[in-house]
Amino acid sequence: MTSLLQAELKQTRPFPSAAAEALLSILRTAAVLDHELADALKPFGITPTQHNVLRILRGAGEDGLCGREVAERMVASVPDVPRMLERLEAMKFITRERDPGDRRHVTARITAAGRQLLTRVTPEIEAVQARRLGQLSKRTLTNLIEGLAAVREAR
Amino acid sequence: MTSLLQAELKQTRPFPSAAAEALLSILRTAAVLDHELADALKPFGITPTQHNVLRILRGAGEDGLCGREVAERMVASVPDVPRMLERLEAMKFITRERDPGDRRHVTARITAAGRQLLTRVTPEIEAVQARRLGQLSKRTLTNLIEGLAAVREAR
DNA sequence: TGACAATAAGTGTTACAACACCTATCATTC
DNA sequence: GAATGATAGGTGTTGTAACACTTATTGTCA
Repeated sequence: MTSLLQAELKQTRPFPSAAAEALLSILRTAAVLDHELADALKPFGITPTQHNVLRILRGAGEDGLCGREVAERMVASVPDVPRMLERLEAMKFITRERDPGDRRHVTARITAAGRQLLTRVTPEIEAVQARRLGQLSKRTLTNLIEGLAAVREAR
Repeated sequence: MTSLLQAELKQTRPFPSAAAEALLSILRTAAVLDHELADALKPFGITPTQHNVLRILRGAGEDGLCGREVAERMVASVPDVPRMLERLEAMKFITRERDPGDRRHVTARITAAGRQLLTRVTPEIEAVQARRLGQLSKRTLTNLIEGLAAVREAR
């Protein structure tokens, strides 16, 4: 039997193991999804990474978060938080303020414009989500979530 | 019940749907794996993308492949194949030759040095694979592979 | 309290990703 | 067989990722 992924990548040889196929499946699927999300966000002038930051800051509310806390909550690690926040500030989607209590910290907060952007963007993201994952059964989704969690936990 | 991913990303609110959680799970897991693979490859001076190209060209053998064919086989799409191949050629891991039959095509082939690099790199990649996926049951791996294939096929 | 470690942010630099546009070569058709 | 369109590469430019290094501020403890 020939796997779907094998045909997709036009591989001539079968995968040496299920683990190898699962590894590539995860990377390939994420690449497809990330690309679609980027396309959906492009009309709004932001990247998936920036969208992720805005959602994190919306979740934090009025208290905001410092750069390190934002980094901890990101889906994919960002090795240059200051400049990433700087760009979002330039776009007026967040504000940055030095924390008077601990002047090492810079607290970032989402602005009204940022919240508004998220409101407009959300349906587009949900459309991608519905198209790609909407037809999967509850059972399949649970299996995916648990399997992927096991991969992330493994050490 | 609080999901693992929710705790991982320090989210205060639960996911609105299983589909939303699965989507983020895929992206998050791929980011973790990609980061580990990049770390494993760093001592050898290549990126996961470059490693992917070398494996593709090794699979193609002496016939080699043209740029478009390489792009079709990549796990993640690369929007700048010429310069990517140019870099690998500069590192002496591949050769490029204009096809005499159709002078539009440039055939890329892996070199002995490229094959040698793959041989040295493979154990490191397999170590990541074994660590992250080695403990999963056959059943879990199959579920993952099938679930992810369903996501990629959905339209 | 004064030195030193730890933490958070910022900066400088390099390489790569992404996009749009341009060039060369070949197939097709009238 | 000249014009047209399609296909494969290449180039120019901009922005961002990645990494190492520096600065500023705070905590700790001899």
